[in-house]
Amino acid sequence: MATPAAPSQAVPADRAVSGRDRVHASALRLFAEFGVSGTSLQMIADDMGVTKAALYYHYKTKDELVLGVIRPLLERVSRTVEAARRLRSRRAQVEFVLDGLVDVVLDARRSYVVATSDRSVGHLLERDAELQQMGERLVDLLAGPDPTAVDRLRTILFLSGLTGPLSDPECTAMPEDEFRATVVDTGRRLLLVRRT
Amino acid sequence: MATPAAPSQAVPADRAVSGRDRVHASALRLFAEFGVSGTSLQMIADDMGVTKAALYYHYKTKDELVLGVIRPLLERVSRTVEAARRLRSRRAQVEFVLDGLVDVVLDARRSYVVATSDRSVGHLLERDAELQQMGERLVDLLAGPDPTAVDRLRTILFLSGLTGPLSDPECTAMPEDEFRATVVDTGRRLLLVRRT
DNA sequence: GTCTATAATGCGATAGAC
DNA sequence: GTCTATCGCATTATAGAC
Repeated sequence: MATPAAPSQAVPADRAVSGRDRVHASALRLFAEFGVSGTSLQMIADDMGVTKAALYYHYKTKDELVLGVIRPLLERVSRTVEAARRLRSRRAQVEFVLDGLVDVVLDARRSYVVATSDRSVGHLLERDAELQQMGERLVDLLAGPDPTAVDRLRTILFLSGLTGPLSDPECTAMPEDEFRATVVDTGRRLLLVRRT
Repeated sequence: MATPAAPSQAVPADRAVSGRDRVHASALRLFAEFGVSGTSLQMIADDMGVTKAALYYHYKTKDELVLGVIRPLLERVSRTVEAARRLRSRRAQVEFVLDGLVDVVLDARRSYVVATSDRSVGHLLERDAELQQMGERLVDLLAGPDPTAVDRLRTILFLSGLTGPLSDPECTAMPEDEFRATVVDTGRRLLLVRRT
């Protein structure tokens, strides 16, 4: 979207990783451990083995760097929600989003934790209507049509609750299949509740 | 525990609030909004209408201030868990802790969010074995005896998930009774699952 | 219990060479 | 794409007066 003439937005996997990708990797690791405000550009530069000034070639400000790290996750979730919208039954929609969400979460656990629970990211998103909407649409789809406050509470509890297991050593040590199955099952239990 | 000759550790409610309590109130509000690392002593001082130096009369370092703000919550949760331990059935224990937890969470929402989701607090607790144990015991009791990784995942998802609704405007606008009932019901749904 | 003043360090950000 | 060097400012923390 901003990278000029790049063949793909995602990590090339084949060609050598771009400088930006290396910045993302270091920044994300540190953001997840120390929080965005607790991570200085110096720490990121040291982690990459370059100087602070080199970061400014890739991003004009720290805020843009943070958004650059978080945006791919939000866009991926957004695409999953859009695809789910085209399914007929609510049940199928929820299952589709749950599966997609676990995918995202499993190979981008750090971004998920940072994006959903860091206060600095929260404030940045408040100033970007488009990115904020992506999160809202996820909640709206999972909460169902004409959601009550109770539906919304269960949905938000589930989504924010994902960050706990992602940071817990015993949970991250689980076999991936078991982790996936448990999360999806828990999601069903919370989201597919018969209305009273 | 540290305050000399103070009649009570909790807020007096009758006598004028102590200086420490005023520090806690300002700090907590700002920690919840900007995160611990995103909150400077200057911001806290400005919020209280005093100078930065005045804070150092109450706490020697920022780290001690943070722990001073968080400790009352952890001790309260710890007492609830201890009381629950003396009940016979698992069902009664879980119900007791759920009720107590919602109490704590409702009148100290900000501390709960800060204590459970701020990375700076996480690192501080890592260096205080006693405080860290309080959190672990809560997880242990709710996860049940000889918990599987699945039990633990559900428990942690629930506990960390509470922070979402606490920060969501629509959820906090719910009548307290409804909020309480929904959280307790969700907790039952996640924690009292028949083993397979 | 709060103030002014200040020390020492780290921060985000910029300029210009290579 | 990365470097050195630097600017201006905010940060935690201390010393000493009131």
